[in-house]
Amino acid sequence: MAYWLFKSEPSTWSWDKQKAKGEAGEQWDGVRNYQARNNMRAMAVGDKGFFYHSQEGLEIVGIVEVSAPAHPDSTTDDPRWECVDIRAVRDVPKPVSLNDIKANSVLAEMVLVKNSRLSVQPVRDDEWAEICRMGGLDPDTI
DNA sequence: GCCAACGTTGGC
DNA sequence: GCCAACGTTGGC
Repeated sequence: MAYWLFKSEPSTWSWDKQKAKGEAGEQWDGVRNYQARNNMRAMAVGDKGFFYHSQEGLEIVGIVEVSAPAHPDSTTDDPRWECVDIRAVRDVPKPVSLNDIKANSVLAEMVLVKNSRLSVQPVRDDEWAEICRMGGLDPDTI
């Protein structure tokens, strides 16, 4: 299984809104960046991801799961843009802030630190486990 | 609100 | 194919 990070401004699409979609989930639409799209194309159903609040909050607040593979983005007629569906799995008990991430040497190579503008990012296994622990979750039970 | 970093566009 | 100009993102 692969791990990812989804970034969203809470004023546009918040963790609360994502959770309100429940098991059905929602398409991660609006991505107009090739790298981010390619990351979504590489996803498999069941892959897990972090849900990060940019602009406000600046912290990882939730765990999501890919519920549908990449498909055309219904918010545009442009065939270049695709997206996956994701659903909320659980809250992160202790949200992990960008400051916490930057302060942890294990996470120094994270895309979130190296290329903060990429909205859909891959997360390495060791990074995933470290952030789960920081957030009060056991990586083996997620 | 500012500005650095990055991606995209378009003229040549 | 290069690169300047421009637009957008996101941390501060």
